[in-house]
Amino acid sequence: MSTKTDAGLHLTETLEDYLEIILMLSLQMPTVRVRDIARLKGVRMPTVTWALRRLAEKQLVLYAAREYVELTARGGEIARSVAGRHRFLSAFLVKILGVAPKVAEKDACGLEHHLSPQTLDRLAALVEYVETCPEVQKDFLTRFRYCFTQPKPSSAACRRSDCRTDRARRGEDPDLISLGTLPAGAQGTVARVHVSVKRRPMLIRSGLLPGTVVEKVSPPSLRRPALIRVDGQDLKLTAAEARSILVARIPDGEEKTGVGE
Amino acid sequence: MSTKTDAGLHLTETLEDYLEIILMLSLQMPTVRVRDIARLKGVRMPTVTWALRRLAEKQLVLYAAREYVELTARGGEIARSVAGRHRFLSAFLVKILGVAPKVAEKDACGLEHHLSPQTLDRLAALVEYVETCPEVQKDFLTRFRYCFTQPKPSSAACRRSDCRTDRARRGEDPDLISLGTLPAGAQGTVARVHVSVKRRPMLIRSGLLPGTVVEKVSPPSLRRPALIRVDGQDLKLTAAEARSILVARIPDGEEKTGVGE
DNA sequence: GAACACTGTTAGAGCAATCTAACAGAGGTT
DNA sequence: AACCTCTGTTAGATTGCTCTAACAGTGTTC
Repeated sequence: MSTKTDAGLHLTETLEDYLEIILMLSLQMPTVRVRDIARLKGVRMPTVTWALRRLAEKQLVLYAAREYVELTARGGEIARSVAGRHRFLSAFLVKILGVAPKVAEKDACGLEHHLSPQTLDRLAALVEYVETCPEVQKDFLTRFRYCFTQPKPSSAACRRSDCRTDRARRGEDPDLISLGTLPAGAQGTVARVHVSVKRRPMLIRSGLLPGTVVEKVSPPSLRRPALIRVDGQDLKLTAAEARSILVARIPDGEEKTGVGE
Repeated sequence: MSTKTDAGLHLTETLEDYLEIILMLSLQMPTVRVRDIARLKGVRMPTVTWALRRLAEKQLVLYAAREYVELTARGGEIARSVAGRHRFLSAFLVKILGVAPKVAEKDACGLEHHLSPQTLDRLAALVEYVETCPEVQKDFLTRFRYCFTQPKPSSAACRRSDCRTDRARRGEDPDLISLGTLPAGAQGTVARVHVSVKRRPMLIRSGLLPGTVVEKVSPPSLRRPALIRVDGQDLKLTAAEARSILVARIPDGEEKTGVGE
């Protein structure tokens, strides 16, 4: 069904948004009015008029000036698919990742237009997996929250725990070492940023994401911070921070630039 | 550092892309040329000239007509942050979700501009968690791949397995029932779309994502498909499909529309 | 040193999406 | 009936990003 008319249909993000909004309104009220669309989208009415004419041209809505708006079959299909992605993403962010609902809502708006069907499928699979498979489900999320919501990383519980992060911090993991003990000149890929919940976002934003290739430039000395090279630029870390960041060491002679070809 | 100049700096996605590209090129070659930027971005040279002037105005690149391009400190900071998000996202999609590298690369381009710092932090935390915590790590990803890469959902292994999905299909889970046995008129939220890998994306795209509220309209009969209402529209499912979709039943009297307020 | 090839800029156009200002119906008040 | 308010449209301007066409340097080659 609906194979022929799809041909030259390149829908912009904006127009997809309008479709989604029209669907949501049509489920909430008997008739969809320009006023409401404008309010929900945060634009002025003439902008909505403009959008409706574009959508009508593409046969996605039934629209005649001063009449009520209705989605066509094809328009409804697209709208439902966008709305579904939105709802799913928002739920994923809140329920799995633990993002604040308001932030999640906003992010979902931005992300929903950029997920390929394959990625969406795999992400849905992940959610199904953690929610229905017993061997992970029993405390997957609980543990996740526990590990990443503690204000202080090195609580007593961690100190004697069997968690790989904690073993690594005690020097017991052969593959993972802290940035503090990585020798100058050596490289590693970030595995765990084990600092306080407050500091995390700052470091994350400077590029210390899992998988990032970093190079130890110089160790922290008496009152000088450690220098770490990330993406060709030096970053300063306190001794405590360096100790709390775990990396998988890359053997010398396999240096990477951190940028794909 | 860099607090004052940020004030009125609203960088568009496009300009962020240019910064990222300039960074990547500057790590690969001694001097960055307009030609290369244009090729990598897939646009014509005059477009690059235009972008460079915008970026120079905002003090993010050093650029004089016909000279080589260089990132300023601030420009480099932004570029590294975007590139970091990109690399991380792409790795997440490929290594955790198992998305095809080419698709992941493309999706990462679209997603990288829409992640709030909080979401990025939480997503990074998830990756750190599944990669460094032993109780999940030992076969979290292996099992995930196993459950969601089997061409046929009801393999022999599944039939006697302890997986919640399989127990539910055998009617042994009190909270999860299949769409096949959900009575007409009742509602549920999708928990698991347990069909072949090939069919999944199709159903996912029609809105059968985990968490979606569905209503059973009519059961499948002799040669008529089951009717399921999703987002206010009816969807047809074969009897086999209906049996393979598991939902958490919503008690009557708590009906939901599937759309947020 | 004249011709050619390559890189990059200027000029001018076009599309998507937004805005403001002004106008046009439709309904209810007085 | 005249007026007011609310909703929606038309007209015209603006911004961001892209294009093509034409022009301008900078070498290389014969």
